[in-house]
Amino acid sequence: MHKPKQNAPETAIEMDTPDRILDAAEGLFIEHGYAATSMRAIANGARVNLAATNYHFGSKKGLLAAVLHRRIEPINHKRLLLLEELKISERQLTVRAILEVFFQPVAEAIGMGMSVPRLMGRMYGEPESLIKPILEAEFSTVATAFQSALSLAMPDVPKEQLRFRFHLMIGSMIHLLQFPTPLGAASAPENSADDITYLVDFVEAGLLQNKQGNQNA
Amino acid sequence: MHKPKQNAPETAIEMDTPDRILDAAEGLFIEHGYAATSMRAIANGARVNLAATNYHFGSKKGLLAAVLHRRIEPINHKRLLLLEELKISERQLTVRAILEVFFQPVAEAIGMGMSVPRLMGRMYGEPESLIKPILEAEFSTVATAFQSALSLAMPDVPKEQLRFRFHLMIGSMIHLLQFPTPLGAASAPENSADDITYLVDFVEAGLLQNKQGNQNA
DNA sequence: GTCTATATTGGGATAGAC
DNA sequence: GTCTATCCCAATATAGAC
Repeated sequence: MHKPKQNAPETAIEMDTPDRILDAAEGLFIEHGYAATSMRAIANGARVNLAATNYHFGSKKGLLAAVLHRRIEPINHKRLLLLEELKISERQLTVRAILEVFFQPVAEAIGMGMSVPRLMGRMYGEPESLIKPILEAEFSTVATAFQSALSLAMPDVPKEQLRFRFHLMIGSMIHLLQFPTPLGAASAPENSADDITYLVDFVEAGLLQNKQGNQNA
Repeated sequence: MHKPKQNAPETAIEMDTPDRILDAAEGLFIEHGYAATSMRAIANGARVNLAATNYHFGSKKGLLAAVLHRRIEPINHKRLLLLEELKISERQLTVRAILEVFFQPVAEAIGMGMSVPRLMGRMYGEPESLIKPILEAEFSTVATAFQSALSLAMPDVPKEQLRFRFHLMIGSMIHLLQFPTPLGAASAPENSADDITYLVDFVEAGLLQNKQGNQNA
């Protein structure tokens, strides 16, 4: 890479204008949401002129898509890589192993103090009309690949039911990313990598669960 | 003096102005989120004058709080009632029984075609600064009561760990309410009461799960 | 309690100089 | 590519007639 990637908006070293805009937009979108964030506030935070935001990204929606893509794409790319590695390895294709592959890039991002987890958590709360096309484009490949892999590891669970449980799994993850600390809890408002381990424990049990009501979906 | 008839989400009969405003606001908040919904659109949808919205609810935030309280309070009231009934009954205080009590009012609301599930799903995605005070006020009693009950049913799980799993459970529920159908799935964009049963199956397994990594939180 | 009209502020986007 | 200045529109909220 020819230029250092910056994840903290507060960093003082010089960046080019588009990156500064992306960082500022990201921070404000996380904090206030999309609709409540003005292009003026973004330009302000990036210390660029208001017109520069439209010059570089065309529109507010274009800026949002760029913000999301910059963060999500590397994570999903890594997920697919790790899944391929797992498949061609000698390791058994267990649910646990697949889940660890799925969540490992997220845990890594949290460990590095990156903002992508909170960004994803926040964005899932935006109105569907705005965000669903973007998320679908970003995640459809990954969702398909991991549901197929899980289906191999859980051949007895109907595909529809598996898709449903996968959906609930994503919900646990998103909620944890958006609210790192439970309501009324004491600790720091940050995700820890340990939390991801507990999350994997939780969703593994949920995925593997075998109640009588579940064989038809 | 016939007033024009009103198409309301929950009721077809004539309603007074505040209720019409609440219904219109609710629908628009669900669809577009809080910030993206204007008081003008609400007044329009309720077929009342713009000034009436501020006359009856003071401000946009006041209107939001009223919208949420109207829907959440009856559900949480019923949850606490059912939990008390369960405790004084002869039935065993199992995790399953507690979860069924917790989710039963939600399933009922879904079965009646009410909009509260989608409203709750949407609202959890709003910026914390806006929504967290409201949600904390609405849910703290219920969260405490059910975590205590669950703790009795799962005495071996540390309280902190239980709180964490409860948090993940809420995440699954909220995500399901917000996105009734998984990404890429075919069926109708509606929650079904059956979905709640599958949700209970999923979170019951997640709560009861007993991995080695979980005894310290 | 309901209306019209408006005060006031801020939004996204762009034109055009440099 | 970056600025200033501005267009045009929409927002929340309120004043004051009825």
